[in-house]
Amino acid sequence: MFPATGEPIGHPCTECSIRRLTVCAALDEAELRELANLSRSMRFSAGETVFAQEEMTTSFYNLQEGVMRLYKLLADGRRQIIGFALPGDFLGLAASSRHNFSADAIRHVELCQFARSAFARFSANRPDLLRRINELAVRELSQAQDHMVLLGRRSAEEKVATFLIRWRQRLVPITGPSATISVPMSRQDIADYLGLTIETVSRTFTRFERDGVIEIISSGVSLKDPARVEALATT
Amino acid sequence: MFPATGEPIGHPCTECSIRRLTVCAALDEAELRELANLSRSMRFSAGETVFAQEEMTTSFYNLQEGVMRLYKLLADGRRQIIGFALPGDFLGLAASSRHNFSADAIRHVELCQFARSAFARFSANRPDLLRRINELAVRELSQAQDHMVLLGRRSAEEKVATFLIRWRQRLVPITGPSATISVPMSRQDIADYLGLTIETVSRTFTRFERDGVIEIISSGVSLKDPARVEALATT
DNA sequence: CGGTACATTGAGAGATATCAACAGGCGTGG
DNA sequence: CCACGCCTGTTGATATCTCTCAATGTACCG
Repeated sequence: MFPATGEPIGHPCTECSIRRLTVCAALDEAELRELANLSRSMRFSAGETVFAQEEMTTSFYNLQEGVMRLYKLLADGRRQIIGFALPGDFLGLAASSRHNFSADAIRHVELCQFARSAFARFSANRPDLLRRINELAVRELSQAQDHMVLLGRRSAEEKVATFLIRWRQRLVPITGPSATISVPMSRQDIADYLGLTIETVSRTFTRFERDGVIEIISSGVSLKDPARVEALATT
Repeated sequence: MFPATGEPIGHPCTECSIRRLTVCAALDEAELRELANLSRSMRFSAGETVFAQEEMTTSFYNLQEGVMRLYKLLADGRRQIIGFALPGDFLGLAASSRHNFSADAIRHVELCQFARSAFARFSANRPDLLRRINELAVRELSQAQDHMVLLGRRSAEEKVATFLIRWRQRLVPITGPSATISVPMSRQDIADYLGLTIETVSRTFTRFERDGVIEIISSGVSLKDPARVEALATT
């Protein structure tokens, strides 16, 4: 039933460094120990798929480490990335018994896996945990709504600038504030996230660099003029 | 505290015809009676705003009757409609203490209003209700994800066809299945929902009609060739 | 050193936006 | 009851942004 890569988690949940970011923030120490018994640690390397659209939802996951892309494919191969997952994100919520989207590791990833039924039993009479899951789901929904505005009503330039600003913001709880942003996803991933083509994304990055608002560095971007980027995002 | 239009609800919740669609489906009769004491009935006429982006979230709402548009505005007036609400929908979930979006009545609307704090107290120790809210939030999220694909990766023609198919599907629980679809929202609303301009929406409707796949009727559309519309939506 | 995947750059095409005019329905008021 | 004005929707002509197609450049890895 469990993938071959499953193994008992390497450290107690009470030691988990990102616990406060996760669904587990709602649990006390005794509950954490109980939950630890239901979970396994899993690792995936860059490019591997953790679960795919239309697959049965057998598990929930807490992302511990790494970055994932969450995406939907159309029959003809067009892809829309609906979000990127970072440590602390809870994956596997679905409206039906099948996944609504696929999830790949962008770089090496570590996850806590919970069997769906066991987790459901565990959460059944824990209103605090249910409220916490709710909170995370509503936060996701809110991000999705912001992204709809971006996709439907913003120009390419605004899309890229907004992406940079929001991505930087999302990294703050993980890596702290910084003008240098790690951008682990490819140009194609960014394009599929923003509803653009890879060429338009590339051109826009280049233009921003030529205008002196960013500097493109290996695997990331440095904001030379954060205020200008914010202005481009707000317009 | 309550808006002037508030009034005790006119019928007992146990008689509510759309209860099974709402958050209340998780409650038994005693709970329904208790909840009824926390709620007020509100009415709004076409064009009125029930709550606006950035306003404090003081209430939750169950939509009883009518259709609403949920939207976000950019500073320069561009608008993205993030969804339409139908009877049974639960409104007011927010990631912060302020609304993420605005909500207008498209036509005459009736709502059950609950004060946020009273509802929170009521739900606090009711895992069934919390799970039900979760279920509705996850369903919303799933719809939002589908809509992101539409906004980011579909052509104008696909967008309009997909809109018709999905809107018809959403009306099924309310009005039953039919090839004639009530379209209470304006062309501008549809455009702002699909990330298009009103002219493009109008032209696409006209083209569909000229091609014999739909017929435009007053306040709605009749699908003359539903299979063709589905094909246009799927492509 | 060569291959492969990813990214950049350029030229041209095309889908949708923009700008503008017109039509139809509906309520209001003369 | 009819005329007018307003609002919404439709249609046309043109502009423009982004896509498409193609070539080139670059970094990493065997």
